[in-house]
Amino acid sequence: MKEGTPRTIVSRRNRPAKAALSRDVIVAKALEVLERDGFSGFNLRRVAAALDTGPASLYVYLENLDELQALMLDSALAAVNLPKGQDLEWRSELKAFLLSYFRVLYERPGVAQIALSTIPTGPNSLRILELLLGLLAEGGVENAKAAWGADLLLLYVTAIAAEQSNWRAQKMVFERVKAALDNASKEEFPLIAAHHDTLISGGHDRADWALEVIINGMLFGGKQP
Amino acid sequence: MKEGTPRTIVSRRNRPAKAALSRDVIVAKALEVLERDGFSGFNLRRVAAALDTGPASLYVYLENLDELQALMLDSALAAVNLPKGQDLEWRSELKAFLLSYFRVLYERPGVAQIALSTIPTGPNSLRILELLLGLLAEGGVENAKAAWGADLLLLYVTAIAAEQSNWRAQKMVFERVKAALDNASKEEFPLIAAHHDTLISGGHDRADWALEVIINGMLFGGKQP
DNA sequence: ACCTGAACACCGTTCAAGT
DNA sequence: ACCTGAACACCGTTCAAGT
Repeated sequence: MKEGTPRTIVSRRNRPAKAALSRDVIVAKALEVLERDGFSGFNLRRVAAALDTGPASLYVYLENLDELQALMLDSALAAVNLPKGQDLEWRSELKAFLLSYFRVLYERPGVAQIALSTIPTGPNSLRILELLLGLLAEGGVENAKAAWGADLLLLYVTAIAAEQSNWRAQKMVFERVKAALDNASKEEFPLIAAHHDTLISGGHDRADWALEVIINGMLFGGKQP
Repeated sequence: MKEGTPRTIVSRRNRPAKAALSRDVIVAKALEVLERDGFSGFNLRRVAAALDTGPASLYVYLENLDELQALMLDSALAAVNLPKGQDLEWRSELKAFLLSYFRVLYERPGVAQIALSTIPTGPNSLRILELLLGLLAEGGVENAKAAWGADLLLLYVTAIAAEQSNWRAQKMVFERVKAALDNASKEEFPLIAAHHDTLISGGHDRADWALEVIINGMLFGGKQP
């Protein structure tokens, strides 16, 4: 949660309307702007405008736009449901954990796209990675492979969330892909034609299936069954 | 480098030096610029400059920058080694195929990053998808899951190629990640500390292992083994 | 038809000057 | 210390005018 500098209760009178700037205030407002305008409509100047100031003001608190996006991502990841205890078996906990991670990225337009171009190193990201390593170890994933496995799971969930939220956000993109598959020669690409509907289907089931695939694959340690 | 106004040696006769523009010429030159300047240094104006013209000229042949990037990606994918025949077993062919796909994206700085933000619908992309569906069918992957599986494989290979080529291209990024892991509290994140070296290791072995994991997982149809 | 100079509407970032 | 107007050095894209 982190509480920044405690509310300084400057209170009414003077002009309390203009909230004092701080990293936390900027990050929170930036996430609002991202949610409202989407990834393609997001930029520093709009964040500044939403804060009723000029873009130059933000550089007192931020190194650059990259740092802001990293802070936004970590802040958004606070919403991920962490595995609570030992109630469930490790496998169910792992899946629920990752699906929550998927949902957080998928449901907020733009956050998934930021995640794709930002390697997260904030406290919430570290907590997620640590818990993931623990669950894999509990599941008996070979020690040396647990690190690669955790990375594989996060990378894939991030990528599919970005792809699918992008399709939802930009219906034009989806229509173009669909049209390209429709127009593909059915003689030259018979399998694409046969799998047409499945290829462009998406949503929750697909992410769920993919997680099963990766988890099962890891349990065999990357060797042939 | 940039050489200001080019020495105007208009040379022999008319001025045949200035190669006639075309989509192919633009795409080829754009890939050169991408290779030379990297993804972050790539833009339309530099492509135009490399073609010795102004940016407006390109709009005779291109809808916009997105279309150029889609064409660049498909052009780069021509270098992927397609599975030749029935010499090898399907599994070896599948892995060699995907590793070639990985290498093409990984070895060209920037191409992998373009691939992440561009859904490929060009002829080379379609050919790759078609062949992939065929190999999975040959391997006995359940019909309805082959489409999702092909997409899963391509998505993951693309994502890991983009991540790793980005680390190589921007050592600063890598150093920052390494520093973040180093500085993480060893009491709060003991597993991250224990897996430190493996987490930041990369390269070929990692992609190879990940492919084994996904292929093995798919053979179980996403059900518990 | 193709090409292009010039302009438009933006960006992120810096800097000098204010408080 | 914080804030800000103004400017800088870019972008992608459009448009009118040329050939």
